[in-house]
Amino acid sequence: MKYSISKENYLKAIFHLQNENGVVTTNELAAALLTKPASVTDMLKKLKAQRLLIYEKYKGFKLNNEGRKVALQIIRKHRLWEYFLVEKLQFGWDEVHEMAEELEHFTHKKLIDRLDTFLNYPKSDPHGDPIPDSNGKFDQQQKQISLPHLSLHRTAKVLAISPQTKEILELLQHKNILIGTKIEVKKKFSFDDSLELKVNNRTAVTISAAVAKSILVNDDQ
Amino acid sequence: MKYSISKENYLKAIFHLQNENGVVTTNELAAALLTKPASVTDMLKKLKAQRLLIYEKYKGFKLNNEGRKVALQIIRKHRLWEYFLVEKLQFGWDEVHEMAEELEHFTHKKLIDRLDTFLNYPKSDPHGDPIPDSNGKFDQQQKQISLPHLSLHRTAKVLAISPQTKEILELLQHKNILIGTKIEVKKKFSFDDSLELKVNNRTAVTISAAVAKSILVNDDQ
DNA sequence: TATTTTTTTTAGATTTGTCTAAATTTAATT
DNA sequence: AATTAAATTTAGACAAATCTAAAAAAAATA
Ligand SMILES: [Mn+2]
Ligand SMILES: [Mn+2]
Ligand SMILES: [Mn+2]
Ligand SMILES: [Mn+2]
Repeated sequence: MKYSISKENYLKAIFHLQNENGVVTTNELAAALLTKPASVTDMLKKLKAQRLLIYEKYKGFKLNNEGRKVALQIIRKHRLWEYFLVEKLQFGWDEVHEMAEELEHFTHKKLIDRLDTFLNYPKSDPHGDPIPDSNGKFDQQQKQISLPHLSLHRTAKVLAISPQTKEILELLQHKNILIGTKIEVKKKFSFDDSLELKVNNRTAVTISAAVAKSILVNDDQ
Repeated sequence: MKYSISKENYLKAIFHLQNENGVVTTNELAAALLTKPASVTDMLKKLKAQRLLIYEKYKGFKLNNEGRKVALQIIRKHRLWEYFLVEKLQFGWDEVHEMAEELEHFTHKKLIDRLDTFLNYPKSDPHGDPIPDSNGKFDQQQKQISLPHLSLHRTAKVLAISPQTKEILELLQHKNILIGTKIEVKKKFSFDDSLELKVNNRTAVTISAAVAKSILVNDDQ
């Protein structure tokens, strides 16, 4: 099956919204795709007719098995291209998302599998998000906690950033906080919940509560 | 400026047809794009309105400066991706054209320039066609002659294949004739104009007149 | 030159994805 | 429960790219 770029974007967005709640609403999806609720309703009908979606009028919607399968392949492509752009073309992890938004719609499965081989089957993308294999499966993720929940003086590794706005990624890039970076919380200031960190056992860095919440580290309790 | 995939395909096809004649006709272009003359006329009006094309009703058409510039960038992308697919992802030169047809429409100029750097600024694609630089210029090509015009017992290097149908490329792949391959003509049979070759100073290979005409080698008179 | 054939353009439809404005359904509040 | 507000869907329109059938122009040929 081949689906239009627009349909693929809808499927991927539904997949991501589902992960947080269970069922997705028209307004939510319209906001995520920067489009109008009426356009979403139009598309939902088409996706349902193509048997990619479970949807009853006014009841919300979610992907069925086939829709999930398609979404996972798009996510696989997105993340493999991001990895390629960072590892091979030397882009910063904060500049690759937009390019991957375009590349993820490329259709030749064989190319994607070869790219995977060329990159040596990476397990996660430059933002720490797992890369599904060609069957749509990915490894069990390590348990993650956000930085404000990490105990003082316990060293942990950055696994992911969420949400990943261009702005946060740019800031973290500047402070040398990357996926895989070792972080220890040295001090919590209750005044504004800002944190002072040791990054890679070296520099002392201060970050706001908002930034701290977006940094996910491993929870090795 | 950003142009639709469809418009880009029109511009590229016009560019290639121009190189043979000077002015392009509606039927020619329709045939090249596997579409109908009426559709071509529709698009010509749009391209003219966007100032990419010189076109008067019933008079044929050709690219103007701006159109040529756009076409050359698409060709640059096409050929760089082909090079990438062959050199890095280990595809055969006979399988990459279709994939490049899709990849050539990706828009981020910075990505293409980084890809160029990553590939070490290749001068020509896997089929021997020159790759324009980021300003749309390419090197002066070596003088080319087709194999039937090469003198007996003179060794020459394969520079290009033209035309490049999937079928010819597959056949040449099978006979180990690639860009850069050294060829010597051992014998010409006047009965059917078939040739017996020495390929890379080793095997004796026989090819038909039709195949020979499509192989272009350097003319070192 | 007159007639026929070929090429090109126009007219009118269709599909896909989008939009605004209005109608309908569901949810929240008095 | 009645009313108001919010969410969702429908109706009708539009732009892009395509098509078929018919008309118009150019080229070929008798
Ligand atoms: Mn991304
Ligand atoms: Mn990512
Ligand atoms: Mn090609
Ligand atoms: Mn090529």
